Amino acid sequence: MSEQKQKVIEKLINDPLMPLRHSAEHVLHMSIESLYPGAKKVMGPPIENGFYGDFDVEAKISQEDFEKIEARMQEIINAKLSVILKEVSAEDAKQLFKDNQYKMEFVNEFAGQGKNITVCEIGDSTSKFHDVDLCAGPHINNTGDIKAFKILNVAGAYWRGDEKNKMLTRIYATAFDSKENLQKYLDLQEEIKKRDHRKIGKDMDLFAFSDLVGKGLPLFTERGTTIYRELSRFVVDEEIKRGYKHVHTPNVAKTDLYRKSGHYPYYKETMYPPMQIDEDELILRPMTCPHHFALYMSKPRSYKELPIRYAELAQLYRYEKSGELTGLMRVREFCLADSHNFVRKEQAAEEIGLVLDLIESSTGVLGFKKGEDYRYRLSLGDRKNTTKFYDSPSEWDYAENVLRTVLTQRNAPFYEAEGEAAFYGPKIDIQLDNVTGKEETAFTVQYDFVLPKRFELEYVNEKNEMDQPVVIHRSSIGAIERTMAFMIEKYAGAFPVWLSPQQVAIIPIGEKHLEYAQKVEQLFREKNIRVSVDSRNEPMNAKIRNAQTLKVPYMLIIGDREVENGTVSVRLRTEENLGAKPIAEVVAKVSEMYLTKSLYLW
RNA sequence: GCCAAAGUAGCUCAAUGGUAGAGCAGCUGUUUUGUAAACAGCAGGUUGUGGGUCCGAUUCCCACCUUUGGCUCCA
Repeated sequence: MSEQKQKVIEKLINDPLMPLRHSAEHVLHMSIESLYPGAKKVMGPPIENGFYGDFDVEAKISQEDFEKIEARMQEIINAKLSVILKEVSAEDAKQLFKDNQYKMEFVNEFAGQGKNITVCEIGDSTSKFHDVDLCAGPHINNTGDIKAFKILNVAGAYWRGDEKNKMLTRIYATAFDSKENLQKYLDLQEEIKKRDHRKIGKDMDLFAFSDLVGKGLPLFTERGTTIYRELSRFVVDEEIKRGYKHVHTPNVAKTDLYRKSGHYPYYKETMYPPMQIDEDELILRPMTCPHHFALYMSKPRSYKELPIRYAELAQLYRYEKSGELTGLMRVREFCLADSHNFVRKEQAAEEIGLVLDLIESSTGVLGFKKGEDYRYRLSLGDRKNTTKFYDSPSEWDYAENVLRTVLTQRNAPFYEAEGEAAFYGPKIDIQLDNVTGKEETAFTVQYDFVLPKRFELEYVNEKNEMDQPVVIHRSSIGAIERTMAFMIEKYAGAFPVWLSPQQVAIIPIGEKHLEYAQKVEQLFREKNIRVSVDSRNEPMNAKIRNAQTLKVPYMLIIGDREVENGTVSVRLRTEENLGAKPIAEVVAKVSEMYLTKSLYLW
């Protein structure tokens, strides 16, 4: 079992509401079985913030049915049925669940492993509702203790999580020890929805989608493009400072390139289909690696040149399944801050350390904290799965050990995930939580010992012999689109000054202050600060409200007093009123906050 | 792709088997404003698209498209 899964389980075990939710899940399936004859309960664990139940049921269950399902659950709760956990023999279990192939599968599995089989009994044969189910507990003692619950949604889920298996009906719900706590949870969910980058993206006019253009293909407005540009500039400058060579390679290439790299058979399904141009078959590139290899191979290389770090803001095209697209988080065309670092094998560990330095420093600038906002995941191969992973156990052992050692020596907390590696080598993934608490891979560092072989990458070593480099594939701030999504949700649209689409709003109180306002605007423009004068015929309060809604960090109010004294009155989006200040001081302050990428306003 | 749902003006939402209404945004006037919404008028929609049922469909039915929540996937 992976450390991550263990952590999730620990968290659940320590959750005092877990037994309550577990019992509520049994009440849910009792309700389904009594309302839908022939329905078979499959399984259903408590999860963070609630629980779900999987059912094999003929009828379509939809939101309209929630009311009657909840009503039946309430009946079972009101009946105040006892919940008793007991051990049974494998034979008894087989007899109990003989009509349910799913439970039988579990029973046979447990029996085969020599595990004890426990069941829980809710109610008894004399009560109106009675159920015995395969279950390891824990439970509350009486269904009457379920004080508040709510069905949240219904979804499909494959039996045993396999696409090839039958799709079951999964019902998500939650339960609490009081109505107040349930309501608190539901209110919190509403709050979270307000931070959703898709909602903020629309409200703040950052990006849009168009049916005419196609799904998963975001269109960035001027305001959104500003954030995009600042992030791009930042990463390019930061990388060049650290010895990266920024290059540019084409967005299309011959399919043969990906056949050579070995990507093609693995990822054919998620590439755009090929197009025929004259004699050549081309595809939109789904990754940059082979392009950078081709550049590396364009001339002979010496050991003196290494490490060579080819970086690119690379436009990539991946045919993600339609159901997987989500705002800017998962798109079909995106820009990856990509790099391939060609190093001697003995330089690999140091190079990975440098990459992690870059990542930690960049994420710090963005305002993400290690351990809090993101975690390291060491993604390992699987020696047994030679179809997915390149077959060379000793090289896997070596590479995985390099990554593990680097993390350990840095005292960087990490967890290991088996089978999450790339086909060509293990990787360190930087895992970020999105607004709903779901973990996503934001950035990644990969150790590649396979593709150099495929491309016969070489360099001349100090003994004048040919040697093969190792390639570190890495992304510093990931895909710009995804990073933007994370930033939007982290700051709920109130971006740090350097990323704010509009940094300064100048608000003249009346028409007669307009000329002065424009002079002030000019002073900010000279410092490349994104500023605009709200010259609309609106009352001051309306202008403030407008700037406040757009989360403009600085609002500068100009009336008679300011014109007279050569000042501006500074209001921050935090609603702090700093009063009148000399123009030069404000320009200098905003400029400083911008250039230092400060996370503060003043 | 699969399961479930949603789609009405730029945005947030209302209404109806007899071809739709409000607030905000927009435009035009009036007003010239001191730290989160001045007033008035105007304009704005083949109710996602295409079929079907009906005297009549935005409303009922079907298909498709897009979006949302899951599943699977994520180089």
